Amino acid sequence: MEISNSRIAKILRDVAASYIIKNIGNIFQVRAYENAADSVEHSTTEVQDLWEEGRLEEIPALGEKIRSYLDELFKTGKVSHFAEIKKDIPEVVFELLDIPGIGPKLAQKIADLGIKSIEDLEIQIKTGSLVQKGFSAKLAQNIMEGLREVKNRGKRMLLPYAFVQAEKVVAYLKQSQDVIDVHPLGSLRRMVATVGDLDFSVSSNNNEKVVDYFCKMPGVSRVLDKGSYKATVALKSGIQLDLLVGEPNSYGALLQHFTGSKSHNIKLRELANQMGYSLSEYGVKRVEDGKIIQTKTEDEFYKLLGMRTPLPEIREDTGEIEAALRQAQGKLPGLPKLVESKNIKGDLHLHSNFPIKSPSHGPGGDTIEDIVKKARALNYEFVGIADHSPGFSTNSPQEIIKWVKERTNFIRELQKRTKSIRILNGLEIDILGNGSLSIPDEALVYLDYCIAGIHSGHRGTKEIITKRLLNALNNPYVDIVSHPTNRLLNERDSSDADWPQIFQAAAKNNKLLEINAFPNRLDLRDDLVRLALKSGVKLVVNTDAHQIEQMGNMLFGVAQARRGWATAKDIVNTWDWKNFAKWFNM
DNA sequence: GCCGTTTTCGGCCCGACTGTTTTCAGTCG
Repeated sequence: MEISNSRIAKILRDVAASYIIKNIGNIFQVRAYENAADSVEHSTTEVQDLWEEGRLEEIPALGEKIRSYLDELFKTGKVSHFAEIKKDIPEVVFELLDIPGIGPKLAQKIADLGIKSIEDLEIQIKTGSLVQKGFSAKLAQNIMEGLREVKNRGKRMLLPYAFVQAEKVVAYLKQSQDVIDVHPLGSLRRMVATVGDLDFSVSSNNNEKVVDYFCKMPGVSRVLDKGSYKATVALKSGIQLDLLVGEPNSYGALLQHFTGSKSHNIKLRELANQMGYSLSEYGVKRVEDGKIIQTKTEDEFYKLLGMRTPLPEIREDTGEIEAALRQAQGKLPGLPKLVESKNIKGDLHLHSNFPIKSPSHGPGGDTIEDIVKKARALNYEFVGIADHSPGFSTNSPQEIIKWVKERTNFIRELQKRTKSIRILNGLEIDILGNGSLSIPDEALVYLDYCIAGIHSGHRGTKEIITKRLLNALNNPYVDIVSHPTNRLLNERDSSDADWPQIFQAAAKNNKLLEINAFPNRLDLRDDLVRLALKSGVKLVVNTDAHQIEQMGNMLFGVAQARRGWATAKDIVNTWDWKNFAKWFNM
């Protein structure tokens, strides 16, 4: 029985909470468990898999002690030390910890009242029973709001949706004459695939006015927190917004602080301590005299620490701080020169409404001509139409070949009339359950390129998924594997597969893996992009647009490439035509 | 409990907000 990373993290957090409740050990032992929990949660491979391979030491913040506890956990399903620590603490305490505003101490206090469940707690607040038992009305109210928040806590927003919501808030804030500058920060600025809350910084000399103005924004349903420099509000839509206001002279420190990530900031502050500095959103403080050196820009902030500014997308404490230090010292390897949207010269995964008999996954909504027109408007040098093909279940091999021929002729004719852009003839075909492709090889010879993807049986075992992908990567007609993990954000987890083996095969056979920019895919994921690059795999960023409007999603795919430390040379659709055509043997 | 180009001992990120604390504990980001 596999124990998930999030389950392991919860177990470790419960131990940390138990230490606090029972007042065992010191705060640093508690933090050690919390750090271990964070580290497990951020791990991009299953910790139990690493344990089976004897590689648990690769997870930071897991020392000798906790590793031995995990050893026991994976072998027996429980840890006697943890059971001992958690003894006499009611189970409801650990459930209550999931409610915002309730920490270990308060959870224990609630359990001490004899409350056995979250439902029970809710009833006791509503009936006034909690207040009768000695809780203040304000505290009861706070808990109630926390409970409501848990219930309303929707899924995380998809990045493009978060983008649009943030633009509205920025537009509102800019209307205030007290606002000098405003930026969306946090996970949105780091371009994480999904975003929880929306964070904003404002540069202003009139902080309290800005905070007031923010709290009065149309659509705000509740003000959750309000201070002189910050506020948190909930919108009627359920989205939570955080605002932090700073003075222009220290705005660089504010940007840095609120962009995160948390682990990046912690690593940075530890480093600063060693240099005799203390960091905060107000600037860089010299510990010896307590003087704060204000930083107007992020570059000034990072420069004081002796490093180049790492781009927001890679601020995850996965080596970027060390690289930024080396870069400033003229040592290698420095920071990567990340690929940019403007480097993109074409999109190879576009679905048209070209007539098709029983398409396997539904056609796109626009004509090939309109797609080509849109591609020209985006200043692309080439555009690849990659419709789904008819399959064997409803068509004979001869019918499929005939359809591919007709479509090929149509595209060739269109190219003759179109001089300003190269139109490539592709298809997106299925990798079937046995690893074979959904159309005959005799049809594939007509194509400029072939994208293969798994569109069924995503929940197969690791062995089966790996085998299907390897089969596709070993097929001479396949050029690209689309959306390799097949995750659907908020809906379906990534398929389980032996990624190192898959990346080795892709590199060896010169196959491309796709970074699919469709909002709920963003697949290949950022962490796997980085792993793939280390194996020498080349990538292609495609939008998988089914309507021409969706061709504008390219920047979100590029963002995932950037989060995976990709440079333009790693992404073939940034290459000039000569090199691009050479890769595809066109 | 973890960790190491000043350390295998002695440190461990920083600050805001809330409540009822008259100087601080708990919680959060």
